[in-house]
Amino acid sequence: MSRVTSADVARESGFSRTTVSYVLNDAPGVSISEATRRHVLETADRLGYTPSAPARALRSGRSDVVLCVLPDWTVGPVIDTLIDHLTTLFAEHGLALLVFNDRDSRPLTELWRAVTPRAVLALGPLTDTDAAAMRTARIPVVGSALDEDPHPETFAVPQHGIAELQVEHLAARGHRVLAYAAPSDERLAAFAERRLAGARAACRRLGLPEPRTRTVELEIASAAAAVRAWRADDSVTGVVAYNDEVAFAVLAGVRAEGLVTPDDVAVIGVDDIPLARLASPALTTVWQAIDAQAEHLTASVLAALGHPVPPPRPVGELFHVVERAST
Amino acid sequence: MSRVTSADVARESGFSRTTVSYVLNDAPGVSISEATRRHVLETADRLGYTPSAPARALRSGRSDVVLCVLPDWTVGPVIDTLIDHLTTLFAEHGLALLVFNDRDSRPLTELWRAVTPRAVLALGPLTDTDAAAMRTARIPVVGSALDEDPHPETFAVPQHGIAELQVEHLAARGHRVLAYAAPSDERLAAFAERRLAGARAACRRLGLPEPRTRTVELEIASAAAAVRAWRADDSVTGVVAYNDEVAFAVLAGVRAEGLVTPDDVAVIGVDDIPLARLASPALTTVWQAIDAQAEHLTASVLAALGHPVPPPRPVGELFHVVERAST
DNA sequence: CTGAAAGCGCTTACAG
DNA sequence: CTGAAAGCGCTTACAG
Repeated sequence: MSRVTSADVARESGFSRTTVSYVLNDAPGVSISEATRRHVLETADRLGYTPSAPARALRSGRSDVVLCVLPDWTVGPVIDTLIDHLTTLFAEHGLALLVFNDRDSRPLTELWRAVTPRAVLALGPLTDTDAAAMRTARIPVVGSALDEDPHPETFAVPQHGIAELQVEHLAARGHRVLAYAAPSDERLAAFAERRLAGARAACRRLGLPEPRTRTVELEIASAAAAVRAWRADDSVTGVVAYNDEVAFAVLAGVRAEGLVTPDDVAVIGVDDIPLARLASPALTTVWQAIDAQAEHLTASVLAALGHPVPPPRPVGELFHVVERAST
Repeated sequence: MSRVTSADVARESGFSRTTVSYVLNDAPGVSISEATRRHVLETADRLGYTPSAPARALRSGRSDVVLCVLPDWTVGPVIDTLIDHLTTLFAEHGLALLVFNDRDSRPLTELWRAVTPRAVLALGPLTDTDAAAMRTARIPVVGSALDEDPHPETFAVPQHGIAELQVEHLAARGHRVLAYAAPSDERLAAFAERRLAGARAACRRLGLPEPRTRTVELEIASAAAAVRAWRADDSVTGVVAYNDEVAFAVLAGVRAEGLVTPDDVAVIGVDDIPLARLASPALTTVWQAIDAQAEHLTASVLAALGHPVPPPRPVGELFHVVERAST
């Protein structure tokens, strides 16, 4: 009672394995009589035939899986949404997106060897070893949205642009002395750095003093301390938060200090998570066009695979401020 | 310049493919001279040899991948944590966990056929078709934590127990008239139902009136309307929220109605998401032992694969209340 | 300790 | 339109 193979279908239907294969794969350039086709299909169905993926992969030298390697960061709702979009988009091209959470504990190498993906979409940095090994195995690797020097076809979200938007928003509201609330999670450092750089640049451009930067943990005490310091030393009135979670902490810190948002301290986040509108007060934040990001990422991978990809529609708006009560 | 095969290693090292294979796989019960072993290994390394997973899978009839099918629910931080634990645990057994976001749009069938996983861990319900097909393909499927009638070895989180804990907590605080804030997301309905049933049972047991149930969207207006109705019709003083997100909405609704938490309305959530402690006021919630859940799920899969699994350590505490200011 | 050979399931030139 | 055959890369009895 072992697995049903195409040979079984051939035997059972009375045709050759060649014919069966032609029918099953809708082989181009081969004409099969309708009766034959139907008979084969019916037999395959009746037998419960399932093609063997490994055999197929061995034969063709390729699988239909795109491996998405998730870096070690806290996976937030934004990434979830991104993956969702990616899965759908790849599916439209007959490719299945598989997600792997990269952690130090387990070697990525073994995994992608076991899966032999058609391509790898690395949303975070890869080990040099892994990258080299993939190159050797001739698996196209499309870099993260963080790459400083992306392949020409890779799409990178301009992290600095996000922070610039935040600064501009606060400046337009009349805030002159700004603070930057950085995340404490080291895994976010790479992103935070780039965003902070964007904030700095925007301040410079707008003639504002350098933003006061402090790491804010997701705890009231930490946030309160930061708020206290910002107010005492520099009379900060606007806080640019790394993301909505950090912004929530800052809001809590402001409250804890007996201050009021936005009157005493305005706060702006990034991501527009579902809870943002439920914050007290409702959180102003930067919305990101995740779908567009997904589209470009997908296009990059397809291009790397040599698919004829229609040029992705112009990027257009990648993010914009969602104004709420916190600024 | 195609791929390096074990045959290449054999040719290059001057040994037979058999010997090479023995060395490369540390074949048990075969002794190879140290010199030979070293030479083969060195050659493989020098050539950059990578075993072909499809060939291996075809040969052995099995892959080293466990496919985790994520249902259509909003993936929250809790699931992320769970997957993280699962990935690590499976890795310890030489299995790679791959996550697939199930969506209506794309057939699961094609995917697991392409991956030929050793086992499937379905965190949500599967189509009958898929389930049947997997059975035919002899891929063990371990059911979700939601199964009403799980396999004996499957571990199910008692959803109702979570709500019971919530009700007990509020009752202990003197609340008599409780409300249940259900999520609006239909994909959560299955969970919500079970939790609501638990809340009902607990109320009955404690001699409290049936909890007033309302669906609360993640918007202030919706939550405010619910709070208004609860207060007006039934003078509800305690709200059991489906999860922390819904609890955030209720908190916002209470504020919007000019009421105060916990004096006018107490609120308790589920999950203890990072933002819970940053709510205004800090949210009382139910913490879940995700690691224990992951352990049991992993053990279920390994058992289904016939691995000699040590009996999982006793479940112990699966969840407990984290007391904060909202109750 | 090592080699020659079979076979996992599939697809695809190559002949009919 | 269909069949016999080769070969993708690997592992493992089976003989030496």
